[in-house]
Amino acid sequence: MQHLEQMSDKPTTIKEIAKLLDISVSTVSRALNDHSSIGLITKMRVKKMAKELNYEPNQRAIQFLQGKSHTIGVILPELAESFFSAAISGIEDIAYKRNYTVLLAQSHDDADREKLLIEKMKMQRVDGLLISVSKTTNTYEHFEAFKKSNIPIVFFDRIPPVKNIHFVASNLESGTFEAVNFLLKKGHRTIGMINGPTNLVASTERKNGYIKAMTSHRLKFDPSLMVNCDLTEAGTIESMDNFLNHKRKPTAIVTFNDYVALFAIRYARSLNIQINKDIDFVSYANLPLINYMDFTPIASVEQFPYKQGKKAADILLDLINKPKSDSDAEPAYYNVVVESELIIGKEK
Amino acid sequence: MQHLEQMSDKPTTIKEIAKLLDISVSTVSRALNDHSSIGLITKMRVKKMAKELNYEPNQRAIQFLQGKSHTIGVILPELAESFFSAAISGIEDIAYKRNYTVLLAQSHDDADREKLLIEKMKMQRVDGLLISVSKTTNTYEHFEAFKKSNIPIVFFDRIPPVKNIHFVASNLESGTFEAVNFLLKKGHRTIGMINGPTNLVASTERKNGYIKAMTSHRLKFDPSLMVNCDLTEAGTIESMDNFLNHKRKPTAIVTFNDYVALFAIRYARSLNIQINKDIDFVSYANLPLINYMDFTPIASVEQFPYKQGKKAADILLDLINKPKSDSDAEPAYYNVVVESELIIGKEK
DNA sequence: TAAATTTACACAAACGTTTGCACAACAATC
DNA sequence: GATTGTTGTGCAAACGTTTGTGTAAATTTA
Repeated sequence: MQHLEQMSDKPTTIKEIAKLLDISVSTVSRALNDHSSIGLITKMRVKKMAKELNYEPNQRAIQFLQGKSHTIGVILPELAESFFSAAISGIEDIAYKRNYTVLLAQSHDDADREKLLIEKMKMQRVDGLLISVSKTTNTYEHFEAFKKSNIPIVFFDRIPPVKNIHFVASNLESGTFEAVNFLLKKGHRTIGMINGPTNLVASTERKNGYIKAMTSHRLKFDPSLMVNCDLTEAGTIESMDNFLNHKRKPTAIVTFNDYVALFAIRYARSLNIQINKDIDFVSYANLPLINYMDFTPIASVEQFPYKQGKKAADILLDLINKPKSDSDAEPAYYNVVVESELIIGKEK
Repeated sequence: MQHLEQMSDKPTTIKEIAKLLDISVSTVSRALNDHSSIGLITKMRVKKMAKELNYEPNQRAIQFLQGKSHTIGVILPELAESFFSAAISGIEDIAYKRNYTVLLAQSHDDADREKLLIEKMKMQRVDGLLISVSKTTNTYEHFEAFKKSNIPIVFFDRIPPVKNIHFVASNLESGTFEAVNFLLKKGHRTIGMINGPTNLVASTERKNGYIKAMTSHRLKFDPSLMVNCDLTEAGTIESMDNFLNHKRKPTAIVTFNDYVALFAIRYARSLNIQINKDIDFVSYANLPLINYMDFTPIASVEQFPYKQGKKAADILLDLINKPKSDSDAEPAYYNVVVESELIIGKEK
């Protein structure tokens, strides 16, 4: 049997197989899909020919036909940020496992670009959208529009202030609570916190966790031990000075993130303060390198971005594949909070 | 005019617009695409109706029809690695700018999974593929197969040992040359290098750069000043001991990467060696945090992953859009080497 | 042996869009 | 008043695949 050397041009189609075997396309299709109504001999012939011609089903055609793209859109602010790159890693892992494909884009924290991307994703007919909204996003109608088109959205980490949405987010309150609790149990009574700007939810969560831990130990919250820092090095140093000159000098300090921890520790060392001796430090994990450093916080609050990404992707795919809203008036919304957790530094 | 409340179910199609306006689909299509042969009035009517119904062209259908997906596949080993997350960021930026869409997947350095992903990408009919091959990949026929299907591939950073391919990679030789040169100019004559395993191309490049710099200063290469390290902390310490007990004790050390630098510096400090005083350190930039640390290398070789990602994407898109190989027998291959560069530590 | 059932296949429609071609209506030219 | 040209529109095919329905031939049943 000599059928033209497979021309390395256009991919083989089901039609060509049909023509070469002198059977109908439908038979070929069914044969390839092991449909019961096709004879064994025909199946074999078709499959053999398909393999010979390197046939590969055109997914685009199938997706178009079935109105399903088997693709999820993912919009993140910035892939270079380690939190998000860890998250996308988890998202892709789940998508791969569940046989979905990931369409990726970054908003660069630009609300306009984000809006455009959402539009694009809709036109691409993604089966679902996973998004961590940009910092500058302050209108939310486009999400509503997306929702109307019956494509599920799962929000992730940065959640818009809108009702009736699915989301996965971490709660820093629990981790902060644990962190402060841990310090209290170690005997500390004067615990400073270098918190972030007051307009961040993350700052509020930290504050609440702090207060909760204090009151749970029947200690009252001293507001002067919590400073709001702009997270720069200068701001950090200022905050540290504030504490060091405080009438109640903290014996432990919780810092907003690893950068702040770094600045604070460096500054403290320059003043000959013994790290984790004179003052214990606790931070929030966001940088991979921190564990390799000389003077690191004795513990840090972990947010599990990889795990969060997986969870969010799983929820989205569940939503996509759920057995069609059985006319239930009020659908249930996934509001998953991944509790943060205190990780106590490994010795050495 | 009262046409049914837009049912928030299936997206509007061109057909519905046609029916409502009682004109043909072809007219609607042309009107929306501002085809010259459609009357102004009709155009207006169509556009108005399209807007009213929130019409959005079904890209999947168009892609299918035109046999172009306007999508590039990107396969990277590990998104959580900062080199690759910086790269994907650049890739996505270019793709976005040039109106392409990014299909992302990670191989996790698993050759089998990589093969599968390539297969998937082909079935998805991506217009091009960008890939950094996994560490375990040792057969390359699947790339050939891909190539046969006329979909361009651009290899990125980790290049397979195959002829006639497009690639973008960094060359560490130039940066290493600069680094050693820099140290020589500072007066150092005994420069140690903690290199990586010999089987890595990256190790060879470093070695070559080192030798080149030495010979350019009419110094001869002392092999005992270059050790191959397994890049663990223990290995690094061993390497350091080697140097410190050497008859020619190095006054400067080049480390394979930031982790090694960290280990080496930490160990040196534990021996009360003054960093960048008794011994100058130079490393290769791969971790964002390094700049924030107390004792950092005085300089580091930068590979510009973001820039490399952009470059690779640009090349791929050029290949995709090039005016169809005008029957030229031997196509030209892009072999772009992004030279690495020495960045001298910012003061303070 | 006729009827009923099963087996194995073909036909054709459908998905949403673009595009070559045909064609009508009307205006302009000779 | 016949020809040519222009303008605006519709028809139908095409892309690759799946799938409902129709229908011969082969097999079983009565």
